[in-house]
Amino acid sequence: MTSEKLDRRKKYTRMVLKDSLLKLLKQKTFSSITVKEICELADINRSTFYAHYQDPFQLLETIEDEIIADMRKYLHTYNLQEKEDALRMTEKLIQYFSAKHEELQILLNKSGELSFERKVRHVAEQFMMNKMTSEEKNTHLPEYVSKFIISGSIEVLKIGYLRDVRNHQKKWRS
Amino acid sequence: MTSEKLDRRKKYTRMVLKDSLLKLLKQKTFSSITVKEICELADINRSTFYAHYQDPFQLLETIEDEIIADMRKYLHTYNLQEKEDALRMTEKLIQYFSAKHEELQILLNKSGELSFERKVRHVAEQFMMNKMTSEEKNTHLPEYVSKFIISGSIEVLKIGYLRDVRNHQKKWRS
DNA sequence: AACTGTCTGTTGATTATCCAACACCGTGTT
DNA sequence: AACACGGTGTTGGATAATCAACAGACAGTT
Repeated sequence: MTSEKLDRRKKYTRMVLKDSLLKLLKQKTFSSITVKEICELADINRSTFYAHYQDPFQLLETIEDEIIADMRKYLHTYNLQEKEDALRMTEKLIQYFSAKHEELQILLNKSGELSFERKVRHVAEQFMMNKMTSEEKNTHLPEYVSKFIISGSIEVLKIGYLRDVRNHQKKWRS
Repeated sequence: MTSEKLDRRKKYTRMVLKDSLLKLLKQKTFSSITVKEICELADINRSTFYAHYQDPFQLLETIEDEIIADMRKYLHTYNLQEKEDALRMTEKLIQYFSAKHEELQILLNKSGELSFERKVRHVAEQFMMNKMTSEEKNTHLPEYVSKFIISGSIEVLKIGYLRDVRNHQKKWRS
């Protein structure tokens, strides 16, 4: 942990730049987005952009990395409990997807680059497989189940219906 | 017009400070609000506050003055048309109240100080009386009517139902 | 009365952002 | 080919905001 001491100004600048890029990604393809555009939307001077990021791609990478780190952290807190069953783990996973559906949906859909999707799948899989007993691991069944659940969640998330899923969640649990 | 050249940073700082004060006024009385509190909510250094305003009261005054100026400007554009009838003028007035109901409601209700309310009434009255013919003015009737309408609007606004009024506006016009 | 904690108003040194300007490049126009 | 246009990446000086620190005022505790 290189403890970056973050000035309020830096924090604000980076935040609005990230927000701007995400907003723009809703509307147009990544490669069509210009530095100038990002800065105008963020109301930040263009030279300030270059003080933080080399180019839009590096900004995008930063956003992705932060989401991955956040996801890892979130899931890790629930990893501590011993031997949760698959259903509860799935629930946690979907809760996270649901909470961050706005960003995740955008990032997963910016077709072309699917490295982000790979990373998400990887973290999710680690989480699901983590607490299996070694005997369970010998049968490859849990692996298939994990992959199945994760793929399903991600594809649904991409389409954008996950919010509805969350809304109906209570009903299902009865 | 002392043409204030406004740096983006100044604009942002002042904006968040104003927003913060308004948010706090929703929750507590003006005199119980501290500079520190405003700055923490705005995420602005306290010393920066003093670079812009002497104290919370001056900040409040600024907010009020800007609303008054904005209101005057808005109504002025509709003042240009000749001889609009009272009904249409009233409509414009209420439209403005409705558009700004969030701020207006807060500012009008911070009981104690009613100087702001006086200013609002004054601007509104000017607007209503402005286009009366001199014969009309001789009878004091329009004066009473204006006062009546304005008082009514303001009181309704204070209670917070004006949004509902706007929502039902279309029905009334039929 | 001494003590504690909190807000105040101000300061000086440091850092971040702004702005305007620049040369460069690629694309499209005439 | 010459040209205008718009985005790029970079610079230097001006300006604004940050942070940390300070002494003073005040209210509540012990």
